[in-house]
Amino acid sequence: MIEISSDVIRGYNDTMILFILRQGPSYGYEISKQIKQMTDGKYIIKETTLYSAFTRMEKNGFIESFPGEADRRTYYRITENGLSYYKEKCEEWELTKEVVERFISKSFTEEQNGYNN
Amino acid sequence: MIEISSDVIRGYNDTMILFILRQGPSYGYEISKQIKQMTDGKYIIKETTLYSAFTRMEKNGFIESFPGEADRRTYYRITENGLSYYKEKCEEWELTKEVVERFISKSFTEEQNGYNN
DNA sequence: TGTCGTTGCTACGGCAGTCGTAGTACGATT
DNA sequence: AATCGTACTACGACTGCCGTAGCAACGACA
Repeated sequence: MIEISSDVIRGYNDTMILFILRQGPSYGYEISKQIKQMTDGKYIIKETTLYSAFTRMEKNGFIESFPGEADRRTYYRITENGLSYYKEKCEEWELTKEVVERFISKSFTEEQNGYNN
Repeated sequence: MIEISSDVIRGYNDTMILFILRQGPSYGYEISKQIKQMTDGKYIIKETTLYSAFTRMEKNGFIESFPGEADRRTYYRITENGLSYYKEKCEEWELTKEVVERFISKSFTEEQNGYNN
């Protein structure tokens, strides 16, 4: 079973979180469930990774926290800076993808039948 | 100017090096030039990153070193284990790409004109 | 002959993000 | 009363990237 290496995802956890927060404020547990659901369980973000991302991004001004009104949760909303950052990461992703793909042999990927080498 | 984040590339430097070594033995400086050339200068691997990758991959049994016959260089060749590892990384990449893309808004990428939001 | 630029490499240490482990606390369920 | 799910926080280890520095051989150029 192939798993996603955390080295690759490193630096894109923030992007995933921001993607979800673009749809409206949310909190840790729900975001983690959404990531799991959106990836069909292929990627499950670790709790500590998630919460340390919150701290980092709040410090960087990408998100803002506020307490839930009817519950104990800490909610987060995306800021203008966070939106800009998200946008940059999207552009960066396209570039990165293009670059990495030049070093990937398509014959090894699942879509192929393996007859070409 | 958008640059490739080293966080994303982290863990794929090895893959890039192995891709080049699949074509035959090579050494540090030449590999770095090939990476630069293959990416049209979009990605330039740092010297220390490259040489520490050699050390790590040799320790892991993915590559083997041998001295050049007519020069002072240290050459590397890919091993069977290295080939397997490279293959795994290719498969992993496809999965990762698919996962990350679900969190990327296409409207922000360069191919688009920006009219859709 | 001296110096400069390129090649080819090693050593050291800092940094940042991920993640394992652990612990707390509350509410609902059994 | 105990267990499970929810909702966090704290701490510290680990890994890979990279800045800085240094060294040595070689060719070109003046």
